[in-house]
Amino acid sequence: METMEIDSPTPSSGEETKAIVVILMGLPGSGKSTFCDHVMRSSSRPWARICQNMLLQVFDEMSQRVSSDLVGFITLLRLFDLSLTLLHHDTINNGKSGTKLQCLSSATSALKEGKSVLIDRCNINKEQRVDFLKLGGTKVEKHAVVLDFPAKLCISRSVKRTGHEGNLQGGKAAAVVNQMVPKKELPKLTEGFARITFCQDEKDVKESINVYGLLGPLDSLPSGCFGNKNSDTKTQLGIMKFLKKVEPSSNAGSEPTISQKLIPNEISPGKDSGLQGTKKASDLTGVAHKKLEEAAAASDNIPTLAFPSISTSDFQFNLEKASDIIVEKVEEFVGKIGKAKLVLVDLSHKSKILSLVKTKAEQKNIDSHKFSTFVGDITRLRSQKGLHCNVIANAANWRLKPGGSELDIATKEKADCLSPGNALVVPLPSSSPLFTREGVTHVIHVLGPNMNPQRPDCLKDDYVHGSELLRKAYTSLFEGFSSIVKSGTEVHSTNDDHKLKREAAYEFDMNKKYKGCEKDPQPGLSDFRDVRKIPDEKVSLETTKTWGSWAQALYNIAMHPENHTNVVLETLDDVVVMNDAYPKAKRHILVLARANGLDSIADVHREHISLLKSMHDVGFKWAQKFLNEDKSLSFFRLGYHSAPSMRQLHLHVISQDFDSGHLKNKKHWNSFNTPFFIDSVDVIKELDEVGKVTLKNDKFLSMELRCHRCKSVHPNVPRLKAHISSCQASFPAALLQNGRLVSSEDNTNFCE
DNA sequence: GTTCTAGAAC
DNA sequence: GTTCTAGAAC
Repeated sequence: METMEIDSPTPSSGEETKAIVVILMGLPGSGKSTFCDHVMRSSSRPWARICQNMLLQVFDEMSQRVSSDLVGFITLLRLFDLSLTLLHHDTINNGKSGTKLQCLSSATSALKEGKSVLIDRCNINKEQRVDFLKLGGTKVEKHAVVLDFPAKLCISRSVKRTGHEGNLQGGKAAAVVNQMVPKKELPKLTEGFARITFCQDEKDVKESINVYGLLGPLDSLPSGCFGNKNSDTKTQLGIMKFLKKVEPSSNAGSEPTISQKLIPNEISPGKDSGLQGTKKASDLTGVAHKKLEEAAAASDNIPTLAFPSISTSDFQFNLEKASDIIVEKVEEFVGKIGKAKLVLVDLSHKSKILSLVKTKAEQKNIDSHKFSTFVGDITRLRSQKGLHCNVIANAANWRLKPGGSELDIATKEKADCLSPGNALVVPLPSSSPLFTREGVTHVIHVLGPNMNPQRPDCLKDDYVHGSELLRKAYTSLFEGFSSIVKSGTEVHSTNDDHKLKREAAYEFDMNKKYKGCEKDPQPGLSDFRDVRKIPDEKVSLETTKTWGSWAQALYNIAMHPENHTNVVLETLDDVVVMNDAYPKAKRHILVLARANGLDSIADVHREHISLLKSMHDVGFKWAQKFLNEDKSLSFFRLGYHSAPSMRQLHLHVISQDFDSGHLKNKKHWNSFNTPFFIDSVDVIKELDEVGKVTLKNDKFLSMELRCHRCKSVHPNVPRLKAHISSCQASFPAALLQNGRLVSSEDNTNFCE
């Protein structure tokens, strides 16, 4: 162990030394112990590793919530059992294990001896970390190192380390990890950390080991957040893909990500400056702090959306009417977006729409801190006017000015298929000037209605329809912004993986299909969806076929059930019942609507409630019939796919065994076991209350594979299927409510 | 070598 | 929606 410099405080006066407490955070199997080992092995600084083994952590946690129910008790026993099998791993010779209290006391002693401390326990949420943040008082810096790997990976690692004795243990390791996943809560500077390092791949971990391993007894590290954080399991797949594609060069030069500065209280000076060698690190501390302060002062950390008035220029929407709608929608949304702000932007001081909106907003007493009007070029608000807006809206009928070309590259594919009233959120690549120069992290493309006879799809003077579409456009826009705000202004990787960007783009679209001002589609055209394409220069109409020829089968059956007696089970006036050609469970049937023009749930409105109720009743009746015939089926669900592959509105009635050779991939599973599947009862309720159905994004289709009963995560479809064949856990509470799950005892949820 | 995924074609 | 298949993962 190194001796202290002469001018340094003596080790016994622990509070005066530069000791730090590094709180590791990660699921079992994320590599916390390995991290500690490496740091301690290479460090000249005295370290103590405080390790609380899994067993006691689990008990600690369980004892914090007095769980009297049987399930809790059984889980406890299971975890206890597993913990014994993991014990050998997480307790090493010089690690100190015990209860959380013992950990705290060991850590306190170590600090008094002048040692820095590594807290090697999962520390998965704020509650678990809070006591460790008090260690050594305010003079001891607390750091967090987050080993943020997907649950799937941690499970497979845990399985391996316990694994040689067979699958059983692996399964239990999965149970423990799964138990923790929902509780995961990433650390924030506001909890009291001086520095947080997020690691998402081995390279990040290695860099972080170097940083701490090379930290001499008197060195300190810059404060702030380092590395990218992945807030949510939903992006894990994308991250995993991304990690595989990272070029060594692109990682070596990770740039400061401006978007990180947008996270309130979490200002990052960027990875590089944070991961310098030790000697430089201490020199840099002062500079880094200064930069941080500057950044904090310069950037208003409140998420802000700058948006132009939609449809009022080239599309000639009446300004009075438009301003009413803007104010109405702004008023509706200011209450829904927390601290975030909305700014209506126009180029000229003479802008009529700006003054109209301004006056009306004042009349309505809309909080001027949350909504304002602003004159400027929306693509240069920060560089020219010092107004920092992290999200800007692009009314999709006009081009973002020169410099917008880079935007086109990133967003073209998606923005091309916007229909009026809808919006598309596109995260910007970090290479984009809008990102680097203006600090814009997302662009939301939005298309409004056209009232200009010189432009395609003119609504003429139909302001009933026009106003409806303009309201919808603002709703889509603000909902898109709201989702960005809620996602915590996610930090996007600096990697220019367009596929990743494409996956990240999502559409705010309550009704994908646009039925324009033209007369109803001719029968021959009814096979096609009307999708307007917006080329770079001008708006033009282009009819794009989106239902492939293979997607017509249900439509044909609904129209002519008499020609398909081999699959049709029942034909009624308004519905046809048929066997699914590729059943994903022992029993899987479809109830088709016979109405022409109802392609999917997106086309359904309040007037279709009675049809949907009768579809539900017919489906329910068949489910009961199947349950009576075969008690082992136990449960059914009735619901719709948010974005079905096959045309013609159809209700799935499916037994919950999912025991079928046709269930082959992630999409199959997730289309029935994520919010992509909307229960029939919820559809009817929402239609009744709101008049439309909120569709779920198809990102759910690529989410990790979770058991529909116990919610455990599984690495691939075969493993998932093996698990569900024996999982007897009760269904999640939400499914047991409101008649979502139909069982043989249940004969009460007919729709009246 | 085998298993599994995911994208293209239909 | 499925099938086919390259190539990644194991």
